[in-house]
Amino acid sequence: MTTRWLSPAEQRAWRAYIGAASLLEDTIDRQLQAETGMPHLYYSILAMLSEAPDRRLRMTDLAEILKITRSRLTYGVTRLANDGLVRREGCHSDKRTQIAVLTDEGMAVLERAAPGHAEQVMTAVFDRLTPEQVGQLEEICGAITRGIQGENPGACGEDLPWRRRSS
Amino acid sequence: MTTRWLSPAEQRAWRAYIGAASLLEDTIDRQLQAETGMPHLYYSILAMLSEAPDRRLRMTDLAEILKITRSRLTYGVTRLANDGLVRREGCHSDKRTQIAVLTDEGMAVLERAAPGHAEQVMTAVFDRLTPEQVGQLEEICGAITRGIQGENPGACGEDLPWRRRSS
DNA sequence: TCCTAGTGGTTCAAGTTTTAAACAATACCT
DNA sequence: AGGTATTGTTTAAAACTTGAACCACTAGGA
Repeated sequence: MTTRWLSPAEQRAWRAYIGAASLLEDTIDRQLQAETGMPHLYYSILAMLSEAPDRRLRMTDLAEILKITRSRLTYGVTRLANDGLVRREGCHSDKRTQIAVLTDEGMAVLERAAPGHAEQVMTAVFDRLTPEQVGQLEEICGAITRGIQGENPGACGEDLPWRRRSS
Repeated sequence: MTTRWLSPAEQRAWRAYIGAASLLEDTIDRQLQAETGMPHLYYSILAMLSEAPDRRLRMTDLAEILKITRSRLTYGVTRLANDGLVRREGCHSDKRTQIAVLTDEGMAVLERAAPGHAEQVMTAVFDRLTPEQVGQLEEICGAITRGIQGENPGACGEDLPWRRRSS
């Protein structure tokens, strides 16, 4: 197959995307860092836990949801555990598994940070988009996710894969 | 002002975006790392230089384009210079400034990597999008960029800020 | 039962990157 | 001249990531 290049329109879209994504990640990260002392990834760990039933999740599942290696997750959870925002628990049915549980303090931190985070997302993103564009964005990002993951579910958010191998 | 929360639709869009962005960054980074031995940021440095007039750019301008600190850029350029992909040059008119110049080897590396990168972007993103969506994506990302930068130009790509303080 | 393969998680060492603060060398302005 | 702002680099510390090695346990036969 000869090289497939981006069309001019695609080129423009890609550049716009790269610029926006980099700026956005930077902005969000900075704000979260200032407000909670932790980077976006760690905030996401807390957020995912907060939405899981009983605020708990297997390490492996959590890693899969966040699309990061288990090693990386262990590192992050260790830090969060040191800060008292997360607690580890064993599992009766399978003694290998560890379960990360969001502590009350972790939940408190999350709730304290949420308004600022939401405000940030609003001003950075949604204040500038029409309702149609919001829909389009979801659609487009969904397509990209499916494209990369090759049709397998369990992305970050939405149809969360609770009830997978859990007992 | 009471807290402004995301509407359900915005919530969905935001989640979809976060997931896609993280996956995409990961994919691109991994592919570039495998193919060129350098992360996306460094590839971007080369790419920006390659499009600049005479393939050269002031450190400060480059940093601004890429939205990174000068310190971070210095680090990156040093690495690229050690690999022979970039060369530093002084400036006659202002002896403080350093100019990063893309070497022929750097250009060669870039050109060698470009096809694989393009292919990756195509399969990961554009193969899944309709022409309308491509336009929408550009539009949306442009709006986000403007939202964050508060109407100031000079984003990453497109209307590049050559001719700023140079000379 | 015992053996083997596979899973779940952590640890370890190494390397990379990031940050922030401090510097040195100019340039600019009055 | 003298004070101030810019440019870029350096520095040391910290944070993060990776990959391989590793332990403990589970599962699935023979």
